[in-house]
Amino acid sequence: MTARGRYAKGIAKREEILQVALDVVAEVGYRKASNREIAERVGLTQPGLMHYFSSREELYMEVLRAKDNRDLDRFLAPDLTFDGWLAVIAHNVSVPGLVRLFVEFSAEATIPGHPANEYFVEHYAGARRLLTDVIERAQASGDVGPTVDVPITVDIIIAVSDGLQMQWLLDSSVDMVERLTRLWNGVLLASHRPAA
Amino acid sequence: MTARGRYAKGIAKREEILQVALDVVAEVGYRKASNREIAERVGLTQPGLMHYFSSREELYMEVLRAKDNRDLDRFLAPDLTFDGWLAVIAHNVSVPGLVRLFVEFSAEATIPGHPANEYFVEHYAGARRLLTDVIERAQASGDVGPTVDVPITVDIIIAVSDGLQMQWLLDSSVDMVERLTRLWNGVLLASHRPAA
DNA sequence: GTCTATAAAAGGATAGAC
DNA sequence: GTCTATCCTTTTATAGAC
Repeated sequence: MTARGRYAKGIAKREEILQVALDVVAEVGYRKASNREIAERVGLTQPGLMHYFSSREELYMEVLRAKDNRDLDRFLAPDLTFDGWLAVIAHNVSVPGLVRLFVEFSAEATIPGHPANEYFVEHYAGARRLLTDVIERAQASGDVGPTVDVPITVDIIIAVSDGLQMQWLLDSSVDMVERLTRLWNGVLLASHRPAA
Repeated sequence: MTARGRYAKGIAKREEILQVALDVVAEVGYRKASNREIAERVGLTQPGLMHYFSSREELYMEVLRAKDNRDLDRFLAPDLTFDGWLAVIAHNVSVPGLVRLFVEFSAEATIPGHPANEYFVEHYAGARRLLTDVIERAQASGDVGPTVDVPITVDIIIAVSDGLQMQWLLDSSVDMVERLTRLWNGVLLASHRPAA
């Protein structure tokens, strides 16, 4: 069926665009990444690219949504523990374009009214829910004590994860997984040694 | 003396520009802040503005350098403890434009070759030195135990501080100082209860 | 120190043909 | 689904007058 053929081709092209957009971001950064450059690399003109995405921001949100889903499926759903979270961070080291995109795009999108503002608000809400589950399960199993303040701990873990990405982008020798592991060990430690 | 008058006027105008640039960033974000908008608000044309700063990035680096120096003088130099660091964070809540500028500008500047890349590398190096001093002094006074890994702890505190700014920009109800205090309490706790 | 004028480039988006 | 053509906007930066 040509209909199916066309459809499949469209899907494939879409995927190709998302991948190439990421390559460009890795090379020149999100701010300097232009639709024209991406279009040319996938053998399209800039208006040809716009056929797939209604706006620049829509394109990059799509890239990040795809990452969210992949990470959820590969690392988080099968193992709802802190190790799953660490696995995402460990994997991020192999996809610098995604890290760069997230850091730059999320920063600019903090301004109210930005096209991607809602996406990031929801992304963080999802991350909070996920880590809340992780800690509550760790409490249920006894690894983490009942005195640990879950929402606060969740915010701290997310903040460290984000902040380390910044440090890692500036200096790739920063070991994000190691530092996050230390933080988690601190949480575990506090659990078994109630404050005076 | 007209020479002194002119000079003083130039200095004052410079200061005014830095302040107005900050206002614009607070309103529309760093990415959307344009030299033209800033120029008009201070009663200059855009080329008139360029007389003071050789480039967009230079202007914003100047804004951040001024903040660095002010924070150092007001909060950090007089009290080289973690409370000084907390005082900076507490103060940041009253200058959202500066927080937004830092988060957006630093994110885009992580790309090698960016005009502000070196500035941020040095900024982070300075922050590390400062917090290293803070912790080592706390160790000397006995507040923090000798088993705490200083460089790692420093990186974690910086990461949390950065990450919380991100969360706070998206939702101003996030209490950065409270969460940082909890983190610090965890460090203190670990100090007095050696791992098994 | 500030302006006018202008460059020069790049950006995203749209209309309409094929 | 993709292109051509084009628009309109915006941006930073420079040259040279006053």
